[in-house]
Amino acid sequence: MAALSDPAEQLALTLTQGGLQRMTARVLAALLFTEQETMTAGEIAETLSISSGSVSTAVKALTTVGLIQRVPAPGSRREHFRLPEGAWATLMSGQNMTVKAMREAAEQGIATTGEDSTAGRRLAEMRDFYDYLWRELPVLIDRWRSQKPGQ
Amino acid sequence: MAALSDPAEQLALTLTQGGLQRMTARVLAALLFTEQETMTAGEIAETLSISSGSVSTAVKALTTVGLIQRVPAPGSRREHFRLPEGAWATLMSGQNMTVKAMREAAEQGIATTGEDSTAGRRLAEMRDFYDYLWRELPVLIDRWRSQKPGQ
DNA sequence: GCGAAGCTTCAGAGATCTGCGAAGAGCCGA
DNA sequence: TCGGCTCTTCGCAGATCTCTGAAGCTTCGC
Repeated sequence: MAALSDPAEQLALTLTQGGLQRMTARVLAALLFTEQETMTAGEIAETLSISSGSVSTAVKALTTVGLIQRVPAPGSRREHFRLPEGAWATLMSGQNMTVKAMREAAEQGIATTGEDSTAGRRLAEMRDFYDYLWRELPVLIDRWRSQKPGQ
Repeated sequence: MAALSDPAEQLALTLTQGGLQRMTARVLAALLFTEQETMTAGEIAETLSISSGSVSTAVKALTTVGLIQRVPAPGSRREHFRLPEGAWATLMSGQNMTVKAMREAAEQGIATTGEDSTAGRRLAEMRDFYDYLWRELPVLIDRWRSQKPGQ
């Protein structure tokens, strides 16, 4: 299989800045740019010139966050992978966990300082903001999901 | 100045998971949890038991993303810092740059593959999603900003 | 049941990053 | 103009992370 094109590596780099590990990002990019429906672990390893161990690790990470799916491979022992529909929305939902953590960290702080101190008011603003996001982001994503099929 | 409380360090840790460097996160946490209106670089260094060099670096990073402000210090030569109002909304706006980068990475890919290939369709979904976010996130943040004073 | 193909796990070498401390620059009052 | 107080920059040592290659495990066909 051919090496990855330049735009693919570029996209992998961007994904890295978005928080993904380097190899994880490259595997994702490979699956985005392939003209096949699915890829096997071996194909990914060859495309990116990386060890099968690295592929295994990356695939594991991507699977747990729902960015790729294992596809049952009839007639072959190898595992096939592909990006599921709506993978990006899934990724975004996952990042919502970070928002929740921020909200709770602020809450914790308030529990210590009290809400009527200087620090307490500062923390309250933080909590309110992330609380807002925590409520509104899922709405935003749902709206995307529901308007997509209608296009 | 007293060492940082446990919840503060906890919050710093959460911020780290959100993408900030360790020292940067700790400095931010210190400014969140202090009962003073502002802190000087020296106070921050002492509170966190870190070198003034580290403070300088962290402060620089936080300032460029708009998470803290330099405050003119009348009667003192030292620099004072504080969290501005709406810092969190600012931070979120900055993360929107990542969204834009994702959108553009996808666009680039499509330019290479063409929109009518298997990969092209996959990339188009990605582009559409991040395009949606790119349009909607600012709206979300503006809504927060405008409803805040009304509370 | 056996052999082979492929996946996973793990230890270690190499690369990368981080924070410190010291040296240097800027600024203010005297 | 000079002296001192801060802030900033930078090289380096220590710590951390990453990817590989090899060994072990599972699964499947024969």
